[in-house]
Amino acid sequence: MDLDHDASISGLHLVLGLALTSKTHKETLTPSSPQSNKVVVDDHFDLIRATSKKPYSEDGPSLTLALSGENYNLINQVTLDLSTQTSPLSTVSSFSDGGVKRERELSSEEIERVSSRVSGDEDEDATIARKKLRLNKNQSAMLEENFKQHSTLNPKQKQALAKQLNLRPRQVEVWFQNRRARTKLKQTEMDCEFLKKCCETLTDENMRLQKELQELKALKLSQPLYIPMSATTMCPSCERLSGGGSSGGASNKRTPFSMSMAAKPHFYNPFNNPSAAC
DNA sequence: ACTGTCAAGAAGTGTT
DNA sequence: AACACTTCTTGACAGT
Repeated sequence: MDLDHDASISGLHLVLGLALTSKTHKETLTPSSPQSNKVVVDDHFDLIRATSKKPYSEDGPSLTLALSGENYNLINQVTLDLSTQTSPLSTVSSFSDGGVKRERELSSEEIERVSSRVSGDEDEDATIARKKLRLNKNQSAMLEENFKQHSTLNPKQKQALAKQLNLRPRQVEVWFQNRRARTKLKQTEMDCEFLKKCCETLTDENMRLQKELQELKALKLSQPLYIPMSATTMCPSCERLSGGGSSGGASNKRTPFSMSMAAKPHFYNPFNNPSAAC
């Protein structure tokens, strides 16, 4: 279902297309009439907001234009001259925020998306790209400061902060959500690095112990210990009898338990030993 | 100047 | 409501 809105508000000629069910994002633009080939949108964000999905349009199709940009800190004027399709990037939007000037250009795709709403033709069920607001330095700094104090906000704090920063409470909420996620991600990355180092240390330790074992085996072959043939010892770990009748070869299973206990290994646990690599 | 790539971050959606 | 996951926008940068 497509809706076309023609509006004329105190001299401003607004021609707004609202496609509710268009399927494709990229739609070719064909101005419906020569009289309506110019679109002047005040507060472009509100336009996008009004045409996008939840949470901005809970009650179905609605289109509200706030000429003063009441809910946003940005007052935008986007002029789309639909008769000059040769220069899609020529659209300029100017932002003002208490002296902090910001600029951005609309991509050709964005223009097409908006324009497709204007033309009102083509497919249905398209979801208009959300317009992403870039927080200015002041807002970011303020949010960061608040995050340091408490990483979560109660509704009152959220409202107050939103009002203070001229943002919607939802934006503040999302910012804190993303900020918490980034903190967690950073922590996870640090943990990962830590575990990597531990793994490396353990690998090295393992190699060292293997080498040591080989050396001890070689030593044992050259200088066999005297073990009385009558003595049988139960190995606590492999539960094998050693010493009784078996000749001491190079096999691990035949290694006399007394020997392995004689060469007392020193186990290294990187989790308990912060002095090494970790 | 243009284009492709990438990281950061804003926002949407579904789950707990 | 918070979170995890995802999508999408944006700006910076490198290569041409």
